[in-house]
Amino acid sequence: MEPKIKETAWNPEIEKQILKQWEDAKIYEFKPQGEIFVIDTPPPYPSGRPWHIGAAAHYAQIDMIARTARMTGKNVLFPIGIDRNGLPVEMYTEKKHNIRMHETDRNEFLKLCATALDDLEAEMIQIMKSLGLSGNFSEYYRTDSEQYRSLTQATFIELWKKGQVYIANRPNNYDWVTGTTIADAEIVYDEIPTKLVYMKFKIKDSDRVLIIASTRPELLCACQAVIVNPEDERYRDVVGKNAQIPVINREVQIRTHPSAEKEFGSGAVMVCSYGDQNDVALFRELKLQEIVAIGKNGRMTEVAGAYAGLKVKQAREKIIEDLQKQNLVERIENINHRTPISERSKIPIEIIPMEEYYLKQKESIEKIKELGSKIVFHPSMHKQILMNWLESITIDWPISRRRFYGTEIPIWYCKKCLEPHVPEPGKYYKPWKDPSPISKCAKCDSTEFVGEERTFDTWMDSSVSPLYVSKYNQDNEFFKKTYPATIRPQSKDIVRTWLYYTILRCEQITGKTPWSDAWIMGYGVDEHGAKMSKSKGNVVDPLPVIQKFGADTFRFWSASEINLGYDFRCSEQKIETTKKFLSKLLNISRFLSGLPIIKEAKTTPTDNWILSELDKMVLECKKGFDDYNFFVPSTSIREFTWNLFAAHYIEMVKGRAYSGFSQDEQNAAIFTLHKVLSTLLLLLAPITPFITDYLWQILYSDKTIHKEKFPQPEDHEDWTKFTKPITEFNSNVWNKKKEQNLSLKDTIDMPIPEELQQFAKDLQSMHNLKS
RNA sequence: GGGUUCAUAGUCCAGUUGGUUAUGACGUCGCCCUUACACGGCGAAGAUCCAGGGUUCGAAUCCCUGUGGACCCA
Repeated sequence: MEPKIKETAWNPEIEKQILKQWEDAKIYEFKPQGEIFVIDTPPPYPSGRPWHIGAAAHYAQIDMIARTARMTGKNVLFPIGIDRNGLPVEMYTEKKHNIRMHETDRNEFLKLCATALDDLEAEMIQIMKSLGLSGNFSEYYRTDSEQYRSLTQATFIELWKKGQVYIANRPNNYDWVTGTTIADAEIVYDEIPTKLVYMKFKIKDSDRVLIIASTRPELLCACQAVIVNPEDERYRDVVGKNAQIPVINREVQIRTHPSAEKEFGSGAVMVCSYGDQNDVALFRELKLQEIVAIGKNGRMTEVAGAYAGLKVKQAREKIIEDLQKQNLVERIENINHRTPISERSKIPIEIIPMEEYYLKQKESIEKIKELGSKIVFHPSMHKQILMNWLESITIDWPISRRRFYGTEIPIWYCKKCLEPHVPEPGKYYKPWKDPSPISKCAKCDSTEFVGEERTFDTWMDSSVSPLYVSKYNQDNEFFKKTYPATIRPQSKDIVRTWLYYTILRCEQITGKTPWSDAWIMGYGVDEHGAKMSKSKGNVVDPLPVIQKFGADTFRFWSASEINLGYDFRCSEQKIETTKKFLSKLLNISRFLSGLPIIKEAKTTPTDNWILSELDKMVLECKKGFDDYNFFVPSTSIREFTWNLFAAHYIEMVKGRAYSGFSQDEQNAAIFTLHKVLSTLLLLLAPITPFITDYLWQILYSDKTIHKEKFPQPEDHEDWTKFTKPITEFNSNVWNKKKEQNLSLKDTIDMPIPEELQQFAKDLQSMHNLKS
């Protein structure tokens, strides 16, 4: 019989035809019936080119989750979304067009961002499709769509009405040149030469003088405490006393705090609002009253007295002069100081108290701990990231941002009494340009309103993704069936943000956990283990790799390289060598495609041996699939296929399958060969969906493999104790032939060990042993 | 400074509740076209299981201390 498969190597071009077949037949369509499995797919963010190869590997694995669930008979909702809100696209757009957001017309700027996102998004969608993702592309969602943003706003309005939102005045990073609060992500650090001034503080009721070193003497007027390390012997006797601030002549208490380093400067530190983030933490911890010394214009405020109105730098120079005149300076050192700089304006940022909106979270923490403890984490060790984070939350969540490309905060203020009003939920509101939907102020009856200009922190959008995919507030029937979702796949660096915020928001709105399982993946690093970054130039573009080697190769590499939860290395060479396994699989199938299909047979000892090894492997794979850890099935399948099935079993029964044995014996071999191969194909189907479907349809069915179910272990008698003797005997024969310079087909005289007598006929035929 | 995590051949990785000779792959080096496959087969070399201590009849595995790396938070 001629083999039905002609080619001897896997050709990734075939994937395109298979992809088309799947699309035409809509085989992955979700039906909200039976057992339902919902994936809260992470919507990727198009932040620049190229997309990260680690992300592509990540999505390949999420698809394996979907396919695994289908192979166990579930109806799978696998939405595809794109996250389009937030800072990165704004920065990308500013750079691309060489403009500044706050100096550009808002409508105009939003248009430019949307265009940039469209381009980047198209590439990501192309990659996801070519990877064979079985998600719902026909209605993929965007977090900046009218529908999505109206959900973000509606959930905010709901929480507002429940009293979960409040306004507070707290320190923020501020860039006074561009006039905006900035996120930590926009801060860069630079070593800037500056003066470290050693100032003399008189101590009350003592003749000692305390020396305090600071790079920010202009903040003396905002000083509210002096701290020393509790273990610092030098200052033990002055703790609790008051120190007099030089020039300003106000008194503050000397206290202890472990953050004062004995070795830095004199060991005593002044705490001012706000020199740096440590000051912010100290003010909060020591409950100090803040003094706002720097205004939003970047100049000193009235509290600075003689220095009011001066720019920070000028005030610093002037106060140093004054300190020196009054002999209050011990000495001045010129140092390089690591200074936080605004990435865009390149000036040092200031920390200034600003009014922002906050969402309450502190009071939900106990509830979230309880929900979190019920969520099954894969791998379980990463639950700790969430639990530790819950322990360390100290303030509520600041949710307002002075940005453009985000969901608008749906609030209008009464022009007269400034009372904030929220509109009815259900629509998408743009208060910065829309007319007010509120007709009369609830407080003063005024009819004039002004819209809020700020947007939400992007996590406000992302954190309702499970509600969005379950059609919360849109389709109640659907929502009931699909919420809570089954699984949240995501990477481990955003457990504290995306995972946590999602539990918080969904709990606040539905009272339930958003999913029963969380699946946490590590990062893709380069082949030397270093993080990929554009500045290092070690970023690998996934698209050409996928085009060159094919999706299945890429997917099998992803499965066999990534141990769930750990970082993984991305090297093209490793991906390339993975391809060989697919060719091996193809060639095994090629051999079997020349043999008839036998449905039933009386198996021989050799067949029983491989079938019991197969059972063992099926069980092993099941463990991996149950935990959505594809490293386990992919490596055990590869080892079984290559090192046992192909190397030993096929060689042993090849002769029997061709001829020279009884009909029963021949049938048993052919039956077993097909049994093993078909099982392998089914197990591999979620990992390498293309080649398995291709081979399945040539060999076993006119229907797709992706409607089949996983094979189960068949409880064969355990013959695995023969594995070692068999492989060792084979090895011995091969070695002996090599020693004697014989070809493998030459005849040789080797005794078969007693324990292997029941395999004698196959072994004899395999090695051409003299009987 | 706090936390998470890792450390096994030149490289990557496995090692389930402690139990013979530590798994597999890549790479290297030899030999071989053998009626599925040279994108293959067979073979060889290559490991103080990070260091020190402890528990044990027995430790890569459990405990302690230390060192080094990665990441997160401050």
